[in-house]
Amino acid sequence: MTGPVTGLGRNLDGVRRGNLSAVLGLVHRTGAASRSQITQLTGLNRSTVAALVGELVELQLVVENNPEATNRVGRPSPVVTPHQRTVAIAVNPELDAITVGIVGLGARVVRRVRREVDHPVTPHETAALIAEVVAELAGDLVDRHVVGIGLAVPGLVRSVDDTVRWAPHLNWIDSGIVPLVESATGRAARAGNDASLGGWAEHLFGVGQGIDDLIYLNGGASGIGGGVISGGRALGGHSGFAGEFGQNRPGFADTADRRTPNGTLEDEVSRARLLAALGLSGGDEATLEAALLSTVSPAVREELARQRRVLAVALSNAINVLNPELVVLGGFLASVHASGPEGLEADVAAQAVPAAWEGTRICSAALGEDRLMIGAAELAFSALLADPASEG
Amino acid sequence: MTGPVTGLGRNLDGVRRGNLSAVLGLVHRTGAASRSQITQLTGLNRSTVAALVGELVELQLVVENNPEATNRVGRPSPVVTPHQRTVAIAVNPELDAITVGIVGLGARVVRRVRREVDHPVTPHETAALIAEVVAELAGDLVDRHVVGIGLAVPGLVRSVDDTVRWAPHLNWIDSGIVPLVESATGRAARAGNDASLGGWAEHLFGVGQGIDDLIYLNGGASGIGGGVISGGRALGGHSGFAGEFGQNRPGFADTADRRTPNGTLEDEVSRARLLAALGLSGGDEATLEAALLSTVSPAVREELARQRRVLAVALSNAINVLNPELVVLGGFLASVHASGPEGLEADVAAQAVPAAWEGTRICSAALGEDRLMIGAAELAFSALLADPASEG
DNA sequence: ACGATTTTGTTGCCCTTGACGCCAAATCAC
DNA sequence: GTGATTTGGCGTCAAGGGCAACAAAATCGT
Repeated sequence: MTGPVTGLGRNLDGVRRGNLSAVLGLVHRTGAASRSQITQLTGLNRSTVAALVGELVELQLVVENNPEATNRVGRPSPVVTPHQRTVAIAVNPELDAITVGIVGLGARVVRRVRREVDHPVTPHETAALIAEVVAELAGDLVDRHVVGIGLAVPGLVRSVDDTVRWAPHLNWIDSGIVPLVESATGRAARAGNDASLGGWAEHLFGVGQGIDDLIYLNGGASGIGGGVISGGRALGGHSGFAGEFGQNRPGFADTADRRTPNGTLEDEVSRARLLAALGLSGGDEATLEAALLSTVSPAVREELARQRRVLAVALSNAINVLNPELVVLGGFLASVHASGPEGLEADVAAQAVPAAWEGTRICSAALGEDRLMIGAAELAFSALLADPASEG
Repeated sequence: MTGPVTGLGRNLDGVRRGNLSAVLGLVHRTGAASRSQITQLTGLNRSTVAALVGELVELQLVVENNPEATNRVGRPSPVVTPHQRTVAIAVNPELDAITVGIVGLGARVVRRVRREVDHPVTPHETAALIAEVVAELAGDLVDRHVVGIGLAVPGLVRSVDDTVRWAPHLNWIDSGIVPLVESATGRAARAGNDASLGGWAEHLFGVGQGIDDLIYLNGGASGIGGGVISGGRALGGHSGFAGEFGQNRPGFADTADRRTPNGTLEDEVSRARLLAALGLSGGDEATLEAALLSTVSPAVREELARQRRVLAVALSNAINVLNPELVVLGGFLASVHASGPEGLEADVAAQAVPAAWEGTRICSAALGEDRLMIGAAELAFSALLADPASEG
């Protein structure tokens, strides 16, 4: 019935698939949309939308409810919301812990479990651990349809086969984590780069909603990762390794600002240097930010100023090349920005192509801890969203 | 008959439009394709392709010819080629001259006229000059259908309305060149950034054929411009200003390599510095390259080596972020690369993320002087290629 | 030289799908 | 309560691509 998706040619099946995908995607992204809204936003005919929504209801992917008190003239339009039944399992393996979550359509995080580990886990151990946690979550999965497992991996993930090419933090090299997870859990799995998925999540559900050209930079304990959204699509590059801003070598306006022989962004602008300046050994993001914003220590303030100056060059370079509408900063980079937004933005304004910078804003990420769960789930949902009729 | 192209929803008209566009685009990009090839590449049915080609023939956009001696079993498939009738006028205004060309579908450059100017021309003068040259070319345009005029402008062009936001070389600021050209010539016009269009041309017809992720850097007398192709689409960014690699500030492995306080790529890696080292005052690309590759002067070789080192950092940064399959270098940058490809590539290999660099090649641009004509024409053809039935 | 084989254009029919028009339903304003 | 407005529901329509059978044009084998 459904033809192959080969080639450039459009197909009548493709129209149906595309429309079903558009409607489900709309409901997924907005969380809830009335049928009349769907009609307007898709540009399709009312009767067509009715048929599409009807099919999605039959597929148990969405539900229709009567709205309460719209305060508007005219016959009320049923509100279409994602069906609670359909969920994805999101996984984020990290050095110190593995986080597993259950995420429904509409980016509703149902559950999140963090399992600490006391030693760096191998891919095999990771797969076993995931299977273990998923088994524990079985209670949350009864009467639910699990589309699959999405992994947000802190490393380079090859896009053709979701192989982890290099995850320095976990010490994984050329790891076929996906088949391991699939055989351990019996469920379909996908993997992607954590920062790219985080950027995608911010684009769909965070500060980047409705913004089709943005760059996302996340500052974590292990370095700086990033993702690029261009024209509403995630920029992966040839192999899916795009977005490695942390390995870039920005210029230095003042050579005295340079701290390392390499001069890579993540060596110069780092959480570790901030902690060292503060005299701390660790702590979560919120306490770090509080300490940074309330400090009176000249040394800390100078280190912050230095990191802002270096970050400004890196952002200017990115803005020149990508001309984003929005720069989203996550993790400690948000704190670095917050410590002196005017100074940072003035530096960017001075160094970026003026026209490219004009339309650009810099802001902090919004989704917090759910970001990677949502991003990873998005990966698991992607096949369903692209072709809602193919799966039950 | 043809519905609006609004929203996310696909439409039956859209199918026809899309298929017509796919077939015409295929013929345009390949220069000639048999009907059976079109059938295979589009994935459409033979009868559908026949109908589509038939419509394009009726629209006088393509012609069908019997192939000569295929030496293959089976009934020979008619070869579909672009109709000679349909052409675009390509314009490249520069500081010292304006180049106007006639380019047919399939990127066939029919004519190219270079009109020298002795002073920097204003937008008004440019429009008048274009109209003058186009009038002179009237002989080449009889019995031809001109889809419009495409301008490859050395400056930032806003994508929403093709306004020239900033063209430092021409000293144009916020210039509505498009309406000026339209009223001077009575033809529809479009404008775009020269380097971005050059990159697009290399992607479609040059060394980047079939490569969907590439970056293009062109070294000209006035600086370094660039374009990014990602996922087969030109990356424009929010306003269309993307690709300004020349304004980037790369890091310096050795601070002694730095020549300017700014440290922007195009100030550090420049044609002017090469000419100065050679003791020349000007000359075209070919003579510059010949001089550079045959020089025995240690000073020139050192300057080349320095520029290669700086360029390597800039390319590494771009490769980390964009993970291209191909880096295309044009203008004097191709010469800089050719002067020591191993050294440049070793530096990139040392500084880029290894996984991202692995699948990447660096090569010289292929299209030569026709590049900007083809790119500008592509802009004029774009509406026709997107919806072949809309225009005659 | 002539038929078999292979490949591909041609033709008529079918099915799917979205659009359109009319009617019914639900809410608000007066 | 009545009219205006908005929107869902249903039947009908038309357009477009898929499909299968047939025809045509080339090569290959004998």
